[in-house]
Amino acid sequence: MTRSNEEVEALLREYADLLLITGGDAFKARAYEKAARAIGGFPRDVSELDAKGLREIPGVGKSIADKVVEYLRTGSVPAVDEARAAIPAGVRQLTAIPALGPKKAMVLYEELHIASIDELSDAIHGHKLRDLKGFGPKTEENILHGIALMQAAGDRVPLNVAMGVADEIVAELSRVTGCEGCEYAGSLRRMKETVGDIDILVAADESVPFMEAFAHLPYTAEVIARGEKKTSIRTTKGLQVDLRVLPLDSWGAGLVYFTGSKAHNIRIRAIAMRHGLKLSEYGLFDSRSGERVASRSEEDVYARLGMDWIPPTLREDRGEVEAALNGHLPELVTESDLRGDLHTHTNLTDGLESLEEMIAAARRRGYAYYAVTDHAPKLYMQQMTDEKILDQREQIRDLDRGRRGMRLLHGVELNIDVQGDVDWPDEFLEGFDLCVASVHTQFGLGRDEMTRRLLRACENPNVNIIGHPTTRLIGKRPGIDADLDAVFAACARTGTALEINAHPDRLDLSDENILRAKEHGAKFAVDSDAHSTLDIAALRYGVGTAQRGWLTADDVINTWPLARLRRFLRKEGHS
DNA sequence: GCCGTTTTCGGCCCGACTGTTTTCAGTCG
Repeated sequence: MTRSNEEVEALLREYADLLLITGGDAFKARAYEKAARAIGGFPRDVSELDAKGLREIPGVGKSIADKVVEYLRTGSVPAVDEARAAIPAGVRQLTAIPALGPKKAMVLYEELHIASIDELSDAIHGHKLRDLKGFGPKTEENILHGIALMQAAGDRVPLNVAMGVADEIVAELSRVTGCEGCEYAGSLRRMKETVGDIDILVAADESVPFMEAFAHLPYTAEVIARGEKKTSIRTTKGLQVDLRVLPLDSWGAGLVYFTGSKAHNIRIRAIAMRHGLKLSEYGLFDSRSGERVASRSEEDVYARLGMDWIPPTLREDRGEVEAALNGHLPELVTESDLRGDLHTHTNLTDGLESLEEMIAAARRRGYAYYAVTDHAPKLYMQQMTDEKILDQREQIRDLDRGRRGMRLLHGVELNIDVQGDVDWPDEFLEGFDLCVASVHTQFGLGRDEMTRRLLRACENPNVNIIGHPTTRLIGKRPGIDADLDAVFAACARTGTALEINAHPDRLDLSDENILRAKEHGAKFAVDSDAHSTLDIAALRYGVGTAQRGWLTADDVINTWPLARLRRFLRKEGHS
């Protein structure tokens, strides 16, 4: 089943949005948002809790606890149903457009009866918004831009959403009698940042039981196609999932074929042809005799083509075929190479959990070191002060003292202002073990100014990592406009690492930017940017992205032993 | 609606930026 925490979170968020759209008490809406976030990041399954247990979650009081219990028991909450009845679902969708919030959405609905993105688009092109109070030409332009951005993302879903569904389906189908292998393939296996549909492969002699089980999964909303070799469903969340069952002796060939990418497959099929072979999802065959020469495992297939096995994250036809033919594939960084996390938050700022809880979770992962980097004062809403962060440092030093195993680092996530300066002067920054510095404001700055801004941050002797360097939000906000090559070169020169922020909405730097930055000789930090203990596990998406950027462990500073990391943080050997 | 070294009311994450106004509302981080 889908995780009930996520469903409850979605319900409470929806209610909060509806309250805001209808002009309800903003503080009440915020209370629901806060509770939604707390439940979404709560490390235990809320369906196991009663009202009393729920109220122990920070931000959840009597009213919300009762609603959650009601929802878990009956699947609906009267107050939410009433709000839904008052406002068409399309109106809430409008608020997902960047630059369009609840107030403007409500005006559009009340004045023009606009209740969908398509209707809004038509109204703008028909110049219907001009006469509305608070709307002008610039607003129209911003809304259209926001819509274009959303449509560019299309029906693709974030990597973590697809992974969650795929992991569950694989677990489910692996339990079916006769299963000799089950794995997800496609862009998900290649760890692309967004996924259009999910491909699942099963190895078995008899396909019927799998097709049957698949069509009756609890979150199957619709069976799109059903056959002997392939069945397609749509989940309740609208995601298409294809299942293919193949015999065990075609497993490797099937996995290669369905993992793709298309460009990669075209390249290796051409190589097969040159060897007098033919490659399909059923195997590698001799063109003349039709005899199957390899198919059982991916390694067999690649080996018969004279190539090393290529990790799925590299299969984009970006030179991996040549490298595999020459035996020059990189030894990619893996999740188990990571010795620590260098960008994390606690509830001192916008994290959900305490310092102790975050540290305990990190310790369970077996890290050698762990950095706490809460927000700095200029992200005003977090209300950080000198005193608060120095108190936190004392706590961290106390917790670190005399402990064996994981070491604690005290850091901060600074804000890079328009000039490229950060929150504190050098003498204060020197007290931190490391500083992450990120852009959180003024995303629309011109290219030259933006470049200067980032270069100045890189040249700050106390800045060690540029956090989420382009600040993009996948499907929501484009990255900033800057001369990234100049920034990457500056990072390499000054010993400033570029972050690969593993949050699935960011994955920033992206694979292509990583490839460019590596050319400049820059180093990287794969960080979770965790705001809860659950987020710490999102590191796998950062590692996937790093692999797609061809990174080895040596490229990633948080795979290094602490002593080497500390030398890097002191910028030894850099200008 | 939640919460309380100010406990049953009265605060609540604050400030900048943008585009629209002609003094400010809406949106965002």
